[in-house]
Amino acid sequence: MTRVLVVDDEPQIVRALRINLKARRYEVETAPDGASALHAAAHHRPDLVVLDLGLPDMEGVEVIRGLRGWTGVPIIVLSGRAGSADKVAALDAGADDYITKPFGVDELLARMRAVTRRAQPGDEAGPVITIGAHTVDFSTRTVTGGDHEVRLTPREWELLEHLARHPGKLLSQYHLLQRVWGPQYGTETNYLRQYMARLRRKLETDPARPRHLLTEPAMGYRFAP
Amino acid sequence: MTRVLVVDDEPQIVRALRINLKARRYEVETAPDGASALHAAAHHRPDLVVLDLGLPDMEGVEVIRGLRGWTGVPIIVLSGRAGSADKVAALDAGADDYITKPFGVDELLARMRAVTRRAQPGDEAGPVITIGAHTVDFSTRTVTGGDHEVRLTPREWELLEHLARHPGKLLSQYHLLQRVWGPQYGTETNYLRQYMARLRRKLETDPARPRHLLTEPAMGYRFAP
DNA sequence: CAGCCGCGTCAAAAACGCGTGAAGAAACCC
DNA sequence: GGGTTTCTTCACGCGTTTTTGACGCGGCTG
Repeated sequence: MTRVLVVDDEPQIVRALRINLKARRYEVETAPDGASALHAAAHHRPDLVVLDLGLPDMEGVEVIRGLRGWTGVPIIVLSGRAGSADKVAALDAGADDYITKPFGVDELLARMRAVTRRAQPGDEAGPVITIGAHTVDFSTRTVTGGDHEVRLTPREWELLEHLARHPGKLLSQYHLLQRVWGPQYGTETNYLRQYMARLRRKLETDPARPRHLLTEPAMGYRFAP
Repeated sequence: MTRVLVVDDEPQIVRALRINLKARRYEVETAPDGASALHAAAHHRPDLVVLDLGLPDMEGVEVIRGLRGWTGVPIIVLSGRAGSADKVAALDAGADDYITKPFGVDELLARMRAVTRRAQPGDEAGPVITIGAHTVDFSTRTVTGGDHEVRLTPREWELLEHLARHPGKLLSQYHLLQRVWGPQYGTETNYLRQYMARLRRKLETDPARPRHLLTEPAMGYRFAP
C-alpha cells in the first residue's frame, strides 16, 4: 500500500484529501507545517509527498530542500500561486510536479500515479537478488533457499534494499545512515556495524568472510552481486 | 547533450520551442504528426519527448501508448484542453507531465528538468582511468584487471584522485599535501614518498620504473595517462 | 672527486575503524 | 498487561591503516 504524506495547513483540504485518498486505498499521513512535515517524512517514510506551498512556518522551497537532502521520495506541490517563477523555483528545488489551485481531485490522483510509476522502477536491478544459498525477493520481502527459514527485520530489509539497489557501488556510512535511519543520523557507524553483521549472519554462507556484503574500510559498504 | 523530440503540428510553436531549446543547449528533433513522431522516436532515441495532443492523424493518447510499448522515455504533454478527463487519460497512458496552453517557456523548461532528473540516474558512466593492466573507476571506487585483486585505502584513493584529476599536469608536493592531508600539512614530503610508492606497487606493472605515476625531482608528481 | 640534497625503501609505533558480544530500552503482538 | 521481538547503546579486542623515524642510493653541484 502506498503511503502518502499530505502537508497542508488548511484543515478542510487535508480532510478532503484524506477521504479521497483513503477511498483509493492509499495510506495517509498528514502534517500541518514544514517542521512537522520533515519530521513525519523521516519517521514514516512515505512513498509520496503532497506539499502545499503556503505553510505557516517556512518557505515551501525550504521544505523541498530539506527532504531532498536525504531522500528521493516523489514530491507533488500544491500552490495557490500560478506564477511562473514559483513553479520554476519549486521544480528546480527538487519537486516532481506542481499543481495550481483550484485543482480537480482526479487530476491530482492521475499525477500521483504518474510520479509514483516513474519513481518505482528507477530503483532498477530486478526485485530479486541472490546471496550465497539464499534468494531474496524484495517485492514480497521473502528469503528462500538455504538450510532453514530466514526472516529479516524492517531495518534489515531497508538496509539490504539500499545496498542491493546500487549493485557494485560503494555507499558511504553517512549515506546509508541518512537513507535508512533518517536525516538526523550520519555518525552512528556502530548501527551499521551491528546490522551488517546481522545481515551477514543471516545470509552469507561464511559470515566471517562475506562475498556479497563487503566492507570497504573507512569508506563504506558495497553489495557485490 | 540531451536530445528532445518535439511533436507538434503548429509550425510557429515548433519554431519557438526549437529556438528556446537550442539556446539551452538541447538537441532538438521535430515531428509534425503522430506517425512520424513514433518513427522519429525509434530512429533518434530522444531523452525526452514533448508531445502536443492536438495532432492531425491520431489521438495523442495513442501516441503515448505507442511510445510506452517499447520505451520509458519521459513524455511531457502539451494541450489546449484543460479538461480533467484529458489529463487523466494522458497521464494514465504513460505521460509524465501535462501542461495546458498557453504555457510559459520557463515552466516547460523547469518541468523538462524535473522529469529528466528522474530518468537520468540509470545511465551514468563514471570517470575511469587505466594504469598498466589496471582499470580504476572513481565513481564506484573499484580497481579491475591485473593478476589479483587490488584494494586501495582511503588516503591512496584521495591521492590518486587528485593526480588523475589533472592528467599530465605537474602537482607540487606542497599542493598535494594541502589537498589530500589538509591545510595544516605542506612539508611532510615523506608521506608523499610513502604513498606514491604504495600506489606504484599496487598499480604500476613495474613499480621501479613507473610509466604513469611519475616523479619530477625537486618539483612534484605527475600523472601520465 | 667529495659533499649534499632529494628520493625510494624498510621498519616500528601510534591511531583508527571494524566486528562482536552483551545488555538495556522501546515497540509490537497477542 | 505480559511476553517477545526489534532497536539502540556501550565497551573491548583485533587487524589494518596511518604516521613517524631512519638509512642508503644516486644524481647534481661545486
